[in-house]
Amino acid sequence: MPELPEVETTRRGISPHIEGRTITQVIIRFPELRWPIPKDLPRLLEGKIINSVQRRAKYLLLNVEGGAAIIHLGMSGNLRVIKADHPVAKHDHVDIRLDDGMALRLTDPRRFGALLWQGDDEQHSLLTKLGPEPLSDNFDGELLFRLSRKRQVAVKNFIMDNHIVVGVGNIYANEALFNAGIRPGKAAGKVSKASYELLAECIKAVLAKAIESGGTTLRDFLGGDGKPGYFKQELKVYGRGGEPCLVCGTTLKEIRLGQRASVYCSKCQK
DNA sequence: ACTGGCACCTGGGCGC
DNA sequence: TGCGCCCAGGTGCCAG
Repeated sequence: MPELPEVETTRRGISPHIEGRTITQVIIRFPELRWPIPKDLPRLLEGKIINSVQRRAKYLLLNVEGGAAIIHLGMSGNLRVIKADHPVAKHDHVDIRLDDGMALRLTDPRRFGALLWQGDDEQHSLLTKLGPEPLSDNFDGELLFRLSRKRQVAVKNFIMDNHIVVGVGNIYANEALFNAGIRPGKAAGKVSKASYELLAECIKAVLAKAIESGGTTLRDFLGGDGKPGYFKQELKVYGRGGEPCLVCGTTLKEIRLGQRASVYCSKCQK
């Protein structure tokens, strides 16, 4: 599913088609996502204009008068703008119909995603404890260094922790650590300041490049325009365990950290 | 406070 | 062809 670049690609794909449009009807076919979709969501959205589509971490916010619909795509979700009468397939859980005959359709086979609501005067608890955006100036190597002191957790798990920095998922954590020359299993507290400064730059660079490429399509990711992402061909280590390192030829190692596949080159990463 | 592990769920790919 | 098993882009929550 989507990591930050795929969510941002989705946001860019759908926003030109839905911003400024009025929501005419919200159809909820299956409300049991990771959390139940609030029963009053249709009432809160219908008749409202979508003023803007924002992204915070991997959450998309559809801003309307009075609040915002919060959408998370989980591991397998996607959002597409389609004609309102487009045939409904399995796992097409929600349609947000618009006043031009189109609809924003939420599809999510594994149902790890979410559709929630927050009013103008509140912030949903899911959004309150998030770290900085990785592509903002609030995120840098100094922050990683400071927050990691005395931490024993593997540096890969550390940078995937939303309390530290948001939006770094398994693909890009592997890639950024390779580019920075840091082994994923190294204790976060033992990584030097200089290495963290390089790592922060590598995280920013790989995410920005992936956004430029329209995200990474492994199996089923499609952007809001229905096109796959092209970053997969740029991946240097993710999914390549047992294959040769593209830099030095050493066979890439694959281990599990926090139950997630972690691939690295024992020669290029220390 | 920190850590590791489990949970949620479907589907694809593999070996037998 | 079918079955069982393992794996997958996330992340909140729990016990120790």
